[in-house]
Amino acid sequence: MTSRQEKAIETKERILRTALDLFSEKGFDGVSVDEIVRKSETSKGAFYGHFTSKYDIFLEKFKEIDQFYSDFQESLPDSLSAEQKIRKLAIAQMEYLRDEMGRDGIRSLYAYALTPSVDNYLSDTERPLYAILEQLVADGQQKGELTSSASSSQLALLLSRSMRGTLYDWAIFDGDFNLADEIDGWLALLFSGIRN
Amino acid sequence: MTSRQEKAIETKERILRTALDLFSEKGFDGVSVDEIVRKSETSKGAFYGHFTSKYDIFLEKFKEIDQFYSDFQESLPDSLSAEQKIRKLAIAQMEYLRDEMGRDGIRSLYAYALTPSVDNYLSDTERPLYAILEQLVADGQQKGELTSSASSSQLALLLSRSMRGTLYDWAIFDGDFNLADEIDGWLALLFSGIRN
DNA sequence: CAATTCCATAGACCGCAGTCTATAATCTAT
DNA sequence: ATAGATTATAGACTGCGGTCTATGGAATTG
Repeated sequence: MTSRQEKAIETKERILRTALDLFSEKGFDGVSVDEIVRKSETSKGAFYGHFTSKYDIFLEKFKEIDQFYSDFQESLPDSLSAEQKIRKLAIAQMEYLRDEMGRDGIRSLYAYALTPSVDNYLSDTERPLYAILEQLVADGQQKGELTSSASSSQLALLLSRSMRGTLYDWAIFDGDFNLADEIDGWLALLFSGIRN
Repeated sequence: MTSRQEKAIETKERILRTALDLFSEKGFDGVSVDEIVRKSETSKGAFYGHFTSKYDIFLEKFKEIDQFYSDFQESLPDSLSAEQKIRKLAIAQMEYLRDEMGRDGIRSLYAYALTPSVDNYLSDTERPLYAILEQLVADGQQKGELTSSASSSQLALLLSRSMRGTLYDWAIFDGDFNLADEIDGWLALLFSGIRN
């Protein structure tokens, strides 16, 4: 590690810290890259040398949620049914996102994911969330609790899409919208079906 | 109607036509407002005098889909069950959007809907789509075909969110993704439930 | 230690969506 | 018919995310 490399890392970290501070203070859209480099006493050159975009820096924080998923999954008692586990996970996820990211954060992330030709985080099926959901589903199918009319990966995708759909709606609907209640009501219907 | 008003309307229509032509030629993101005003021989002033944003002009086209929904609903034979009607509507919608708007169009619309403080089309529960879905659901509940554990408006929201979720995923997933198959598979599971 | 290469950074610059101001053409009132 | 009000439009301007180029100091080489 040469002194130049050390300095570069320090620069990168200063930019990251400054940016995240500003984001949580003024929201993602309320902060410009110019402001970040001014406050961190660096430059556009430094910024784009270390990060590929303003959103990229935002993702850094977002990836913390993967740790949350893993921790949460491990905390689930074995005694619960697959359905209970899935519903608890979904509710915990919603509460986490609401509290840690806020509506603005979700809005920004979901808008960014729509940028063409971007390796986006949401559609990455390698995310821990997918693996966890698929595991829970597979266990449930194994025990005969869940339908086998679709594969575990299909059902995991269905569940993750349910979560995305709910979060997307949360972002676009202005009125009252309780994320946790919403996903719980959704899953209740999804598990039992809406046919009579 | 004074001659000034007539000219203004003509300007508005020239801008609209030029913009939609360019959008369908190069995609929404591939066209700048400067290009639209250059090609329509108008100006930024004229553009923003008639439309509130570049996206606004895009919505004009999008609202055609509401006519499609109404026409489609009327074409549904009474003999079908509520479930069959809903599934047919969903499939027709997906095919329409795929063919008429394309992935880029959906992507742009869904990104725009995430813009803060914008009266957005997607979250407008006055849209014909909601009314149609709610009617279909209410009929189904009346006839005992659908669950009554949720209100018709809740179920209509559930269905519309299912469609949004599927379209959103279509926009963010690059790989093969057959919209019509996807929504059909989704609804099959949603109707019967995923619990065993 | 001197010469050369390398590369992190500074900041000018670009194209974009959207705003602001000035103006000329038209409309209204007398 | 003329003076004054109105308004659709032209286009300069702003702030944004992101790119490009130049440079100075550190790393490497002999």
